[in-house]
Order: sequence, then structure tokens, then C-alpha cells
Amino acid sequence: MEEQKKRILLVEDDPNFGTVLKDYLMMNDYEVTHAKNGMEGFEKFKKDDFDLCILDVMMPYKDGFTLAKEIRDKNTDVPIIFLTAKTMKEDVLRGYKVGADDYLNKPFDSEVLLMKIKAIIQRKATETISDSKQFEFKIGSFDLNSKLRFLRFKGGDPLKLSPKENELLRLLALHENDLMPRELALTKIWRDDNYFTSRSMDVYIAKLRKYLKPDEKVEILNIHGEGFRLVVNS
Amino acid sequence: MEEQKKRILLVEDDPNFGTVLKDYLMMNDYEVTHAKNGMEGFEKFKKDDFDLCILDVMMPYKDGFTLAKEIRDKNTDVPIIFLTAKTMKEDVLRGYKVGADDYLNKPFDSEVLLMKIKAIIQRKATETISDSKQFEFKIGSFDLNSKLRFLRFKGGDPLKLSPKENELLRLLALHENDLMPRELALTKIWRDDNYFTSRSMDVYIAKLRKYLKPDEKVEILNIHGEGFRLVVNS
DNA sequence: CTTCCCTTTTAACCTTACATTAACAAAAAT
DNA sequence: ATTTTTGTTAATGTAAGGTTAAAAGGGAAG
Repeated sequence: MEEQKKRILLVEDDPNFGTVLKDYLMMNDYEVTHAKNGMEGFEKFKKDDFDLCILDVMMPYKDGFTLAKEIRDKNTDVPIIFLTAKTMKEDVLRGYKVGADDYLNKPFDSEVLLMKIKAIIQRKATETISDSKQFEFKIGSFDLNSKLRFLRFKGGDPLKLSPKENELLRLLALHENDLMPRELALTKIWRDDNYFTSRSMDVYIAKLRKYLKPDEKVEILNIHGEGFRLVVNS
Repeated sequence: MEEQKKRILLVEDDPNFGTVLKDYLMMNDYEVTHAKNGMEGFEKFKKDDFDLCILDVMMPYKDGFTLAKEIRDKNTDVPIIFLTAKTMKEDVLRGYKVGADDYLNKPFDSEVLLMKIKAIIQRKATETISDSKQFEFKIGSFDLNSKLRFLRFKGGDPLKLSPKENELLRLLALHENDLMPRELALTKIWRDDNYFTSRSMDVYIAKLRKYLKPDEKVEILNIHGEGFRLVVNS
């Protein structure tokens, strides 16, 4: 059963150690983004959604704590694990202060790290209850519930949407009446922008158009070379 | 306002170390129950509600893991911290398997322990908001008593549920009409998310559907790749 | 220790759901 | 005019879920 891979942001300045760790994590089915310093780490963090951050404490320019604090300011929820050089009590305490979820002393056992990662990610998974209103949209006379993945026309029987259909329609709805760039959907939903994913997206646009036909006020327009626009005519 | 003191169950066979640790925790405003071995630990656990369990791994008669497993069977939520004699990888891994939240190697720094305790208790506190003591549910014309593990249809003869059936139905009921993520059930009930546990869960879903058949208004819907939804149609 | 019963997991087989790719048509851009 | 982009439908391959049955565990009682 292919689960969605969990995404990890790894910030580690030692290139050897960083690469080894990255490879190890990737071998264990995580999608890893490796940043070589605090600056880069923060940039990458802002660009993407991660399920976990692993931060080295000792780094030039911007140490792990400072980075963690910045990350916490943007997002109070991502779990953070610190890698500390050795048992430095101050480090550990400071880490917890900025809201770390755990720490590991180098050198550490890789299997233990894996277990911690698993435990932490699972923990977060159970916490995530519901931010309901993020997931409900009105599109003309349709109701889209993108958490339960259905589309209902005027209180009729809900039409089940596939994950991709759902995500795409949701993105369009988020940009209602505005341009939803092709590239955006491809990078956010397909996580890759190439000929095939692009054609795949077109197929999904066709499906959505079919679903939305019952309300002739709602249409998905193409903006050649740019993307699509979900419009609701009054 | 006087905060309710957090209750800790400390199971540690070394009388000296145990007493010192207990005193230290009490000095830091925790209410501590100290059990000298696994048996006693379990007895005390059953008698009271605790916010956290700290278990020594190495104990005569009943080691920390066995105890943890018993505790987990009774309560899937209490955080557990293990104290391991030294960095024994096997211990650590085994600990996580039975659902530990963390572990500490002896000798450890007491301040670090305090931080961990604080972090863990806080974590649970944010998780456990409304989800407190919900053990009785109305599901269409069924009554589920998940404390006694039975399901009754319109006041008829109660059907006895197995532990897993019960837990699963309870989770579904807690999320009635909403998505109950697969991952949630697997991590909370099966404590592991892999192909086999996932298939096992499907088997249980089939069983529950059979049990719920008498009321055709009640159904368990699948949301492909996400989880299940217990719906009660009006 | 063995047997029995209850629970859970594993296996097997089948159905449904999804995403991708191909193929061809139509628009739009150059 | 012809190259690129988009529209649409259908075919294909794979993964997830439904269901039943058999195997494996585990605890209590004999």
C-alpha cells in the first residue's frame, strides 16, 4: 500500500554527514530536502510543507536554535528534532525552550533516529483533528467539501472526487475568478512539471468540466500558456 | 488560580534512586505515586488516572516493557517514558514499539527529565481537549458502550465486541460523519502502520459493517486512500 | 502440558478506484 | 502553414479496498 511519503527538511552543514543521513532517510521512504545552512534551511522551509524538520544545532551563520525560532514563528506545529554535538545540557534545555520535539546526541544510532521520526510523525498525525472551514467551498450552486472529497449540486447526491480531482478543484476554487497558474498546480499537486504531468492535468480539467456542467454559470476557462480560471457568472 | 497538579506514576525498583527521583519530582510540583515493581505498578495504575508514567526497564518479576504493554491495553493515551540502564539500542527500539513517548538513559540529568516531562504533558494536554471521557455513543439505533464493549440494537440483546472491534468502532463514532483517517486508527489501535496492519483493519471494517447492517441508515463509507467515514443518514 | 475458545493476523481472490499514457481533434500562436 | 498547446475519450496498469476463510496467538481451564 503506497502511502504518501513524508517530507523531511534536513538542515546540516557537514556535507558528508548530511549526505549520508539524507540517503539513509531516503532509503527509508522519506522525501528529504537537504539544506546546507540555516539561511538555506529557512528558504526551503518557506517554499514547501514539511512533516518534520531535523536541525543541526552547530552551524555557521545561523545556528539551529535561531532557525528553529524562525520556523516556529511561521508554523507552530511542525515537529523539530535537534542534532546536538554531544550531551550539552544547555543545548538540550534551550532546544526544548524553542519548542523542540526531541533531540539526539551525535553520534547517534540511525535506527533510533528512525524510530523517533516515526513516533513523532505519528504523534502529530493523531493530533491533527480538523480545521474544518479550510476545506469547504461554494462554487456557484455546488458545494465542495475537499476534506471528505465530494462535490454536491444543490443538495443532491454528492459526487465522489478522486484525490487529484479534489486537489485540483480546490486549487481552482482558492483562486476563484482569478488565474490559477498551470505551474502552481503541477508543482503543488503533481510535484513535478513535465510534459506528461501537464497532459495528465489537462485530463483532470476535462473531468472537472464534466462534473461542473450541471451549473452552466460555472466554467473553467483556459488562459493559453498560463493556466486556468474558475469563473462563476452571475 | 491553583493548577491541578499533574500525576505521575513512577515505577522503579531501586529504592534509593526511586525515592530521590520521587522527591525531586514532588519538589517540582508533581504528584508522584511510587511503585517498587511491575506488579505494584500495574495495580496502582488501574486504581488511578495518571498524566504520565515513568517506567524503569530493568525490574524483577515484571520488566518495564511488559508493564507498558499492559498499561497500553488499558489506556492508549497515557504518555510513557522509559528509563534504560544505558544506551541499549534494543531497549530503545522495543520501547518505541510498545508505544513509548520517550526514553532516558541512566544516569540522566534531572533538568532534562523535567523538560521532557513538561514537553510531553503539554503535548498531551493540547491533544486531549474534548476527547476526554467518551465511552458511550448513539449510532443510529445502536448504542455503543465502549467501556463494557458491547453494541446494542434498539434495546435488543447486546452484541459483545472484541477489543479491536470496539476500539475501531469507537474511533469511528468519535468522528461521526467525518473522516476517520486510516493512519489514525492504525497508530492509535494497531500502533504500527504497515501493509498487514492495514489489511487487518480492513477485515475489522468488514466485521463492523456486518454488525451495523440491521440499521440501514448507518454505514461505513470509504474515502479512498484516506480512511473511513461513519455516517448516519436521516 | 494439552485442549479449547476467542481474538487477531495472514492469505487469497475479487472488485473498484485512480492516475497515466496514448491517440486524435481542435484552438491558438508563430 | 505548421508548430504548440489544449480538449476529450479511451485503454492500461497498478494500488486500495471488500470479503471470506484459514492459520496463528494467547489465555483459561482441565
